[in-house]
Amino acid sequence: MPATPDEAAAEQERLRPLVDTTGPGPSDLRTVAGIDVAHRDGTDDVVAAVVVLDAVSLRPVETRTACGRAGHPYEPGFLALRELPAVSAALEALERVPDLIVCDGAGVAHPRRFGLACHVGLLTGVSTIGVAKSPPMPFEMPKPARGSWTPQVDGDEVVGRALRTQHGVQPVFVSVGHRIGLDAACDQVLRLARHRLPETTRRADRLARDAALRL
DNA sequence: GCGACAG
DNA sequence: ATCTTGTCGC
Repeated sequence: MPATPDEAAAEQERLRPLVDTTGPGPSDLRTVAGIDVAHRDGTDDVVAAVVVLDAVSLRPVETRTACGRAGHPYEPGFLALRELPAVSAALEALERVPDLIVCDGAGVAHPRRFGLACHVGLLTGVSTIGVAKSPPMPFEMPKPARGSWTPQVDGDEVVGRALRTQHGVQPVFVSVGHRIGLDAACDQVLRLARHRLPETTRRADRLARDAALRL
């Protein structure tokens, strides 16, 4: 287990070839999970929340939380260092493995093409998508219509999209985590988005937030 | 050298 | 991540 950015970078480089960034995603999509992490006031504690939704009704069918220690201050490119231990603990507590997981943060739109969503994908074997609220890199603004998007380019690679989930609202930044292609990933995000952010992340965010207050 | 940089 | 009122829109 990596404990420092240097070790984490080596881990990311080692695991990145194992990521599968193709395909239509789950063949039989019944449940979709959202993951988010909250931090407790002045402490070094992090609380991870997982909410599993019915893929059709978007009703919650199971929720879990787990806490952990952040260990290091946040450094760009190393979000997993702080959040992954609590996140994997929460995932392991699930009774049933979801068909798709939407992570709060980046997938392959990452300096070493291995953001948190990729990590969670390899750890679980489940299809994962990364949805970030702020741009991992410079981007061109998509047209205002819901569903419009622009590619996110890093060097000569397309690593994700700035995607409009609501008309005229600030786009979200979608990248592939594991076992799904970018087209299918954006379709899923749009399907889940009744507001700017997918229901999965909204629910997980709320749960992590009040778990952080009462724990 | 300085700023930028998922949360 | 987090500190925070009112305002606009569906």
